Amino acid sequence: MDFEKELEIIRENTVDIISEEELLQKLKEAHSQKRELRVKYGADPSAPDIHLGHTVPLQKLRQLQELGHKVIFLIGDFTACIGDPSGVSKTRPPLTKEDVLKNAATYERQIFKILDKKKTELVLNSKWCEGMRLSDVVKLASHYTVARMLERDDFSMRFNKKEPISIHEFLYPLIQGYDSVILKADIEVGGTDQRFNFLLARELQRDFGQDPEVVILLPILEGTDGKQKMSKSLGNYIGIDETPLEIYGKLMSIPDKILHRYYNLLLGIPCPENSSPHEAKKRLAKEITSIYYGEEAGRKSEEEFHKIFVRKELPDKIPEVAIEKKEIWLVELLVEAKLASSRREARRLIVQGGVKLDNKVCTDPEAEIELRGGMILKVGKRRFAKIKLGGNNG
RNA sequence: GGGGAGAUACUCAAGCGGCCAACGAGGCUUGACUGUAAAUCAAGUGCGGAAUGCUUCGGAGGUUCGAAUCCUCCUCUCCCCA
Repeated sequence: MDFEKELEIIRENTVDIISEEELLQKLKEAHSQKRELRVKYGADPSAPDIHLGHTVPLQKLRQLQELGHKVIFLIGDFTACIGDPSGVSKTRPPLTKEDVLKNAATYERQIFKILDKKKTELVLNSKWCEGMRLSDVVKLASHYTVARMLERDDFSMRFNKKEPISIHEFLYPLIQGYDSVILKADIEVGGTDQRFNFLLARELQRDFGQDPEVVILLPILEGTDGKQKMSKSLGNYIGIDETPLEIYGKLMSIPDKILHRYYNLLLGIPCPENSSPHEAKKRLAKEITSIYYGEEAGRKSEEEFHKIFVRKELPDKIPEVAIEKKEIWLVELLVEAKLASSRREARRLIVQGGVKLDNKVCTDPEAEIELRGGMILKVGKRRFAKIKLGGNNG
């Protein structure tokens, strides 16, 4: 294998590699010693839904696996058990052991849609973190200074804005770095927001007498709002575990501006220049849906989407709702069908013209409805329910 | 340890005794329009079969005919000094 060529492949889509010389060196070394490089990737177990933003680094990992290297998929369960990691100032309820294990299983199911199971090792950092003594922690903390900690962007920003930073938050980058030491990572892959943490890991490894890991930084994908990074807490994410139609639909809803980003980062190809944004978006949505659910599902989702939103017809599957009464107040019906969370909201939807019964708009909030089995209730553009008379749901 | 500032709905942020279910912005929902769950524009955004109704402005008490607004204590945060 030509090392330059290997480097070329690894370089695709990256923002930065620290450093290419070191990487080249490692590739050569690994080859001559006939060993695989250990590629670390850290995941936060408190949000177990893998979304398209994660798939950018995951695809890079897959590539590295194809080049013969081994991925160490680290689940930061220890850090999550303590609570709030960096970022938002809200204290998140710490996860229990069971939550962590459940989330880890969820991860496992999802990541192997992309990664090669045979070349992946799943590890939890509680394994070595839990047994650390206070003296170990103090020693670890002595490797770094407050001033250097405050170099980190989000720390300095919060500090300047006079927002609280707890002492334990300073420990997270240290623990992350220590993970690299324990795992003897050769390479670490992550988004550009991890730059600081990764650099710290390199320093720690040096202090512990190891070769520092090579850092591969990848771009951060914007969410469906087209502005902020894709994340679960911002609600602008597309999970790879969501239904095909949902993935397809959410992709259709991204702003035109970021189409090229999605093409480059998710499909690895440039956005077609000569087709209309609509056509380009359709292709993007279909191809990405196909990656996770197969071509058949991609095609079906496209059809379904156009059926519902362009031709405004009914979807294939509509959830059934059993209603006891024969005659019912419309407001109550919406609440019963779980299409509105309160009667007040139901009333609002009706008045605003967002409620259709058998394709007829109902604007009278006082209306009493005589129910028939199979009636179709529609709220907004994409929430449907089919009425079933009497009995239990099912 | 001393002194000062602050905590308001999903988020940011006004209000500082009645006109406050609480300005405004973002988000979200709905509608119009559209190639789209895009952009733009408009409306809505605590609960209640609706009543001068009920529950809300960090928590607990108190003053008052009346409190998000005043007082006391508590919890948490930020700043300055040591």
